This record gives sequence, C-alpha cells and structure tokens, in this order.
Amino acid sequence: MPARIYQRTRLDHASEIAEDYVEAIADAIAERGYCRAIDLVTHFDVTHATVSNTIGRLQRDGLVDTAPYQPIALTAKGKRLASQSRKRHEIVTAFLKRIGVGDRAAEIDSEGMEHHVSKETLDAMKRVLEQGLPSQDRSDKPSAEPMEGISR
Amino acid sequence: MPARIYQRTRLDHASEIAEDYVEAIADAIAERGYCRAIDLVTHFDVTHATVSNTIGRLQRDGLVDTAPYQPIALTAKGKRLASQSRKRHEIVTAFLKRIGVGDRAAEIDSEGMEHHVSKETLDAMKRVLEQGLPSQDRSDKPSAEPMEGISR
DNA sequence: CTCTGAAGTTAGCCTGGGCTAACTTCAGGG
DNA sequence: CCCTGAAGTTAGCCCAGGCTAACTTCAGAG
Repeated sequence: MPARIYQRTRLDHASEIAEDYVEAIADAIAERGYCRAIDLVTHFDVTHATVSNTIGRLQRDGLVDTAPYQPIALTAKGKRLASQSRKRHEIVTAFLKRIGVGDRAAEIDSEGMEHHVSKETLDAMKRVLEQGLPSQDRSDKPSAEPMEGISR
Repeated sequence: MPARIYQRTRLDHASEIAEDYVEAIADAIAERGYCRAIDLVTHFDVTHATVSNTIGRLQRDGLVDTAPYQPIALTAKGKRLASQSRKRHEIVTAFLKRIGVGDRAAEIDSEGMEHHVSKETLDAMKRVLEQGLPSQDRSDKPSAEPMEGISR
C-alpha cells in the first residue's frame, strides 16, 4: 500500500522551503514595502550565503524576481504560492488553537504541519472551525447523540 | 519571533526518515518475524542502494542492529522510537478521520504530519477523540453550550 | 556440486540546503 | 570625495538522501 505515499512526502519536502520563503518575502513586503536578503537571514536564522543560494533556486523556479544587490520581489507565481501558503498556515494555526493547543505550540507545530496538509484535510479543518466536529458516523452505533458537546 | 521555529523544523526533518524506517522495520518484524532490506525497498519504493545507505546511518545512530547480508533488527532505542512513532501515527490518523477526512487522505496526510506534531498537539488530538472539541473558551462569549454535538 | 538469479554492497554521481571564508558593492558619515 | 562597515556574492566544503552501474553473496534448483 505505501510506496507512493513516501514519494509524495519526499516531493512535498522539496517545496517546503520555497513556501516558507515566499511567505516570509510576502510578509516583509506587506510590512515595509520591500524585502532584502538580510530580512530572510534574520527570519530564518541562516547565513547570508544560504539565503543567496536559496533565492537563486527560487528565481530559477520562477517564484521570485531579483537582481544582484537589489531587493527581492515575488513573481505572479510567487505571489500566488505565498497567499495560498499563508491561508493554509492560518487555518492550521487557528484549528490547532481551537482543539486546545496553546498559542505557542500551535504556531510552532503549524509551521511544520502546514506543508503536509492536503486540500481535503484543510477543508475538514475549516468545517470544524465553522461547524464543530462532524457527527460520529461509525457504522456500528449510529447513535445520534455523541457526548462531546458537554462543557467540562 | 520565528528563527528558532525553523531550526526545529530542520532538525525534525533529520529524524523523519529514521522514524519512518524504524516503523517499517517494526512492522515487518511483527508480521513475518524478521525484516530484510528488500522489504524496505518495496515499502519505500527506493533502490537497494538507498536502503543500504540509510540502514548504515541508522546503525551509526544506534537504532538498528544488523550485519552484511543479515536481517535487520531494532536496538532497544530503535524499538522505543518505533513504538512511539507508531502510536503517534495512529492517533493522528484516527484524529483526521474523526474530523471528517477520508480514509485514504487521512493515511497520506498523517504520514507527512506526524513528524511535526508535538506532545501538546498530540494530547489535544487524543482529548478530541475521547471527549470531543473543547468548549470555545474565547474571552467574548463564554457560553457553555457549543453546537457541535448536533448530528448532521 | 554447480550455477544462476535474487538480494545486498560498493563506488561514483547528483541535488538541496546548510556552513565558513574571502571577496565585492554600496550608502552614509566625516 | 573617500572610506568604512553592513549587505550581498562567490568559492569551496559538508552531509543527507536519492540514483545507476557494477560487483559480491548466497540459497535453491537441477
């Protein structure tokens, strides 16, 4: 059964950093109007050299638009990826908080989890945020009164 | 605020493969009494060479016990990691199904997500599985009757 | 008992994502 | 107008985790 799953997990990983970067770039631009490499250096706590390499890859992949010693801009594609990642990230964070995870842990965990959340799971999280838990539709016990609503 | 978060995410990644491997090894042993490299080749859909390399790293890290042309066994440390990962994995999968994610997606997503779930988040998932959603304890509206219990 | 094919290893290569060290750009203060 | 320090780049290194190709082991059929 597995096999394919792991291929997906591996491919996912390839784009995780790209997503984190475009998100950070979009944030910097939103906040101060532009993004410089130094912003990413402090944000990710890596060296200038690493940022330079990574930005090179992002540019190669058509996500950012920049030139030596110039600020870093997002391409249309980069902007799309950024806003999509941002939304996903926010939903995951809100969801974790909703199920009782503390703010700090919710922020840390959502950072790692967001990249592995499929559309289907994201939709399920949204539904929980809006409508609460779905009824427990196990084939055995089709009982309609679950007990999870009781406060405390 | 960030910075540290990303360091953690990077470190997490280092052990993801180790966790997947020990889990797979434990499964094979549980099912057939032993694990051979070929089992991992088919399980992860990678080449023999890759499995050989990876097993070498796991051995270096004290997780498995093996010798050339011999089956692969888990050390005590490896067994601990495997059972811990397995439990976490099961909880995440069950949790996703509980919030309405289909079986297939739940299995795929949990594979990617499990490595990023902290103890705190795992506990929250367990609570949801056992007791449903916590009451919505927003400072505004401390209402004690959430509406998620309603079937449909 | 040999010999053959499946299992496993080894060598050599690649990419991604890190690093340090050394260099280049460039803006601002003096 | 220069010159210095912060920002950025380049070169060269490392490890993880993939790959292919070529080799070795080993068990089982004949």
